[in-house]
Amino acid sequence: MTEFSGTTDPDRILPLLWRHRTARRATTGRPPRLSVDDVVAAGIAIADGEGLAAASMAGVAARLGVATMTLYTYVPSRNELVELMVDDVLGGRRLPGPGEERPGPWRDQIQLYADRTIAMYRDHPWLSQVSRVRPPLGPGMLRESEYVLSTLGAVPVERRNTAAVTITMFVTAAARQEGENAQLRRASGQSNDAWWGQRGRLWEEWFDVDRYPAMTELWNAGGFDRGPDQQAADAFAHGLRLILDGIERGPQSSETTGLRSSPMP
Amino acid sequence: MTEFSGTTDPDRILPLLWRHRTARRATTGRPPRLSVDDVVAAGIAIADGEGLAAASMAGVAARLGVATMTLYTYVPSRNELVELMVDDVLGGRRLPGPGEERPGPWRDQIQLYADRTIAMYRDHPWLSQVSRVRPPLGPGMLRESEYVLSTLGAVPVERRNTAAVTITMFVTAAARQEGENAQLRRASGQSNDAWWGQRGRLWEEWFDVDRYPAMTELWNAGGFDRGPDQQAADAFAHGLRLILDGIERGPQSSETTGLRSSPMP
DNA sequence: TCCAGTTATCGTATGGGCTACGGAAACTCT
DNA sequence: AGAGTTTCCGTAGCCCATACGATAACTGGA
Repeated sequence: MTEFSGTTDPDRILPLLWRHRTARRATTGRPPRLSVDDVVAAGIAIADGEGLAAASMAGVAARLGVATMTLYTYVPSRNELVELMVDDVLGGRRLPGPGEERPGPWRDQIQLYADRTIAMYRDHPWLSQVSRVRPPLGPGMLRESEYVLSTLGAVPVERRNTAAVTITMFVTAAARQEGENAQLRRASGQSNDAWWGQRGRLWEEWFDVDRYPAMTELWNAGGFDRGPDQQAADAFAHGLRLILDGIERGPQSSETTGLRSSPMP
Repeated sequence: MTEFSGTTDPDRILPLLWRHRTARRATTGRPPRLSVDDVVAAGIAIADGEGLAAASMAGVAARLGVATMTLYTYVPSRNELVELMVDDVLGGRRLPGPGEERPGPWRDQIQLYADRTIAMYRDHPWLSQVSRVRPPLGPGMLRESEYVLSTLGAVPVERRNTAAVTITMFVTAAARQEGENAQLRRASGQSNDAWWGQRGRLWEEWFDVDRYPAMTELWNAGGFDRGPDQQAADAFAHGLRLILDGIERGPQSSETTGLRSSPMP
């Protein structure tokens, strides 16, 4: 299930996200053994390998060879640690910034964003366990916003943000699913298809054909022959194309027909 | 963050989901004080009011006036309890089954699905904390699949499942966001807009205009004047319309142009 | 040299979570 | 009444985050 970073104090987390030295760099006092980056990197490494739950304060401290409570010198709480991990990984996509080389066509630029985002969730499946509303407002997160918006320069400015949010929402949803899949695959040692296969009894024992005619029809037509992973991949490619088509096309003259429903062809 | 129901034994959870009496109803032995439905209902009530974390085994037991360990007579573990809660709530949308009355136009039928799903996540925000890949294969879940598929009878059967999964993916993503919002609003006692407002210092202190030209341009054009909640609502309405338009239109003759990227109008 | 000031380190304790285990309680049937 | 069966639940073990306070390690100045 998903962890919710509880309330985090902006005055504490923002300087951390941007790695702002706490005013004057301390020249006095006992010198630190670690840095915030060390802690964040250790957290990511553990979460990547053993899951987010294993990246407990005790777990991270053990990997760094310090006592648990030592971490609280670097990070106010585990919530903040996770936020820092997330922003770090978001930035790890290295989406091209202004002036950096990128594909020419805007659709290819979006595809780059989608590909890297899905790869990110596949490499760091624990991301799916962290909510992304009220996200960490760090450099990694802002880089994403900037990149997606920068691909949409041809969209009229009054529609641009809606387009960006729509794309982000859809891509993120697909990527999170991919991450959840990777997560479950690893945690259960069982592929998605194996999981469904194990539940084959369902159809024989509890599935009532009369109660589910549409599913039955599709089943008989072979509509479920492609496994759930391929179905999800198909749906993502299809949906993204429809959204990009619609954005490219712009508002139709028959815009109001969206309210009246017409019979399908 | 999101909880992941770990591995659950299908031979245990499937009969529970479908409320299958364990073979002959026991006529001997000490009579039970509760039923599975009691436990599930108590879990949902607590999660609705105080969040999923509060629906711990101890919490649920306390509400029912029994000892913690008593619950394990009814439910194999907390994972299974959460799965049962989810399927129950999924079914609570009461999406029309075969033969039951429903709106005529297929787009209105989809809209009904979307509206009820978003309402469900708003009423039960903890749903957002439970992964929905490898979902509980109970009556609530199957009712959703059946309904969505049944609205798409006019789509050729070989494209029907892709369309259904695309719609479900998009609607679910939006609904989950809504749920996460409700969750955070309640947990932090702070609206989304207040949260962003509290982080206004970000823009003054760390936001570098040269590094984020596209965001800056949009900001100056008033593109962020609508708050994040409205932006999300706009994006959902817009995205769903584009997807339904695309499904209704079917594959275009110029289908391959989707591969070549054209400059935007 | 030594001490005050400052910062980092970390041991202990509290309070929460899930659940394995095994014994006690409550019922039916013989 | 006793055997069999099922439910109930107290205890204990092991995990988690983190508040608190003591101690260690360093700098700069007397």
